[in-house]
Amino acid sequence: MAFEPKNFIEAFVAEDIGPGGRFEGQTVHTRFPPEPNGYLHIGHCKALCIDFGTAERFGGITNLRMDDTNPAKEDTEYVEAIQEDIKWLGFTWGDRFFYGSDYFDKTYELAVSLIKKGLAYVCELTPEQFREYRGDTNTPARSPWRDRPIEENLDLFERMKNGEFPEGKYTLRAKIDLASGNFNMRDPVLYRIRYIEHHRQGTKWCIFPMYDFAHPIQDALEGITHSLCSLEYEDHRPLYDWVINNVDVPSKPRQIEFARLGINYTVMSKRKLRKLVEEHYVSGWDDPRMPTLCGLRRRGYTPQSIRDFTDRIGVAKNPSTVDYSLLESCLRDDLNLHAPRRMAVLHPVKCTIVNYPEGKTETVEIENNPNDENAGTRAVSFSRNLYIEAEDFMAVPAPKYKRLFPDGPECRLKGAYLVKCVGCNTDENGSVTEVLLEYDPDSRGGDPADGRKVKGATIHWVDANTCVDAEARIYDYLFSDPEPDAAEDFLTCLNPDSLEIVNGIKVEKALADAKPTDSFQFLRLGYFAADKDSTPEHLIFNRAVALKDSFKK
RNA sequence: AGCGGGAUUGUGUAAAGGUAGCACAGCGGACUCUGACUCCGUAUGUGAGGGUUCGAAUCCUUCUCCCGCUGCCA
Repeated sequence: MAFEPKNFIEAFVAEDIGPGGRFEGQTVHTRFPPEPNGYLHIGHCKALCIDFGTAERFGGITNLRMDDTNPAKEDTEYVEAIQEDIKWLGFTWGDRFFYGSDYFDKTYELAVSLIKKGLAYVCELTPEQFREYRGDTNTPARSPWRDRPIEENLDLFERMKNGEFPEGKYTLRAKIDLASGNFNMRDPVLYRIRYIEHHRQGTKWCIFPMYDFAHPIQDALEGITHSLCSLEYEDHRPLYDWVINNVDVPSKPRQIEFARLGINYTVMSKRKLRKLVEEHYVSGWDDPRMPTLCGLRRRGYTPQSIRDFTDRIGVAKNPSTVDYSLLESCLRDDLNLHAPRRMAVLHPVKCTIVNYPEGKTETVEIENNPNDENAGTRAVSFSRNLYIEAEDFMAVPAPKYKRLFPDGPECRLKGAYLVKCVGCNTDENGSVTEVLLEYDPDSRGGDPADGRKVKGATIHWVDANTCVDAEARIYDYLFSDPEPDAAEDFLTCLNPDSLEIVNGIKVEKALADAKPTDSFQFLRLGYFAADKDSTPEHLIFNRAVALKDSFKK
């Protein structure tokens, strides 16, 4: 059977390894090259899934490589976080874990070879002059040092490496084309001087290769066949190819670009996310409102849901902004299949079953997940005094309302009994303080003895005698503006209602066993994840996704 | 401005000259021990003009609009 490419990248790759292709018969080899200067977010996930996913589809392999050529921004803290997040998503790199900085010796050697070929030179323009000399669209750049003799270049470059010059004094530049319409080709800088301690190399180096020089070399050295990256590198492809073609490396990888991910109501810029963290607009990189993987994890997103998401958004070159609702839908799909069900009431209202014996307590068995017969059941205590969700009762019913109201339809208390509302008590302000129910003793387990049809809805409840008080943290979008990234100042788009803390919620006792990051589904309330801060006495929940429809008027 | 990309319904994404499909979102309904899920139904699309062709989202042409780059960042 023929291979069916899922997207244009797979089509290219298939062609490349096919008969007469650039990599005919070779194993597909990709790489995921995060810069360890921040936490991975959902946008990286797209690249991650494309890099690992494409290789997987062709039975190939993927390297994980820390792209750490700029010591100014990188830190070891991030290296571990990145690995942990990738593992969490379920991708493996075996022993193929690398640092770009591990190739500094080789990269230096190749730079020297370029000088020897007359294809690179040491330039002593100051950064200001450099900008000035760059020219514009009609004017070619000027570069007074490009004809420096090779011997002098070799000497200067070595002395740059030896730390004889201050930062910014010299750069190594490629000799390509000062008149190119593509400014990346106007003798781009290959090496710059930086006296900053590198997180892995320490002070061994004071010159560091630029991305444009280092990346193609790293790819080639690792035998990468397909170097997949986002659209903003399209302009750099000629330079990528130039490096590959002019330096002695064992292979010639192909760079293919795709559109990066945008999601509405979401900021994806690492710089901006860092600002949110550092200026305490959020509690940290793992704040549940953050689009980081660790944030999404705390918010209850499952690895499967995120991978499903990256699968469903597809791959193309059209700059796109995906609806957040698609991500939510992916989560719902996964949780609906796998998440255990529990009962909780966010806005409890007392509820008394008037014909149920006082002081009596019984236990009902309720299935943990109707979609999963292996999920088992749990025992939930039941008595005369319950709490139900305030919105499950209306003194005066709205049209089509099929929950509890005086003289309303028979409703089912989930897993317990059929009940009818016989009235309510109110306080002096007229708000409901207690809902009065009458139950049918012959309907234990929720099934009426005579098999009659239940007209009303199924109501969730907790036993007032055994339930646990908890606090709920309910997270909404961090931004109220669908496109905060487009705003002049994205902070003005922060949603003041993004975090709601609800005290005094009542949850069934079984929830006290919740482990951090466990995800649950709650009847009619939505999906929650147990937060990492949760304790049995003081549960905290994140609502990941509200159920799609609550009752509409 | 130059260089490089892009334009298919509200949002993404398919359709390599032959019925414009899928998913999410929307709307209407059925079902349900979650007003969820599921199921059924429904509206909305090829940026504009010209050309080639029996036939064009697809090929040619003119135009329009959008995005990225123009760091000693990646």
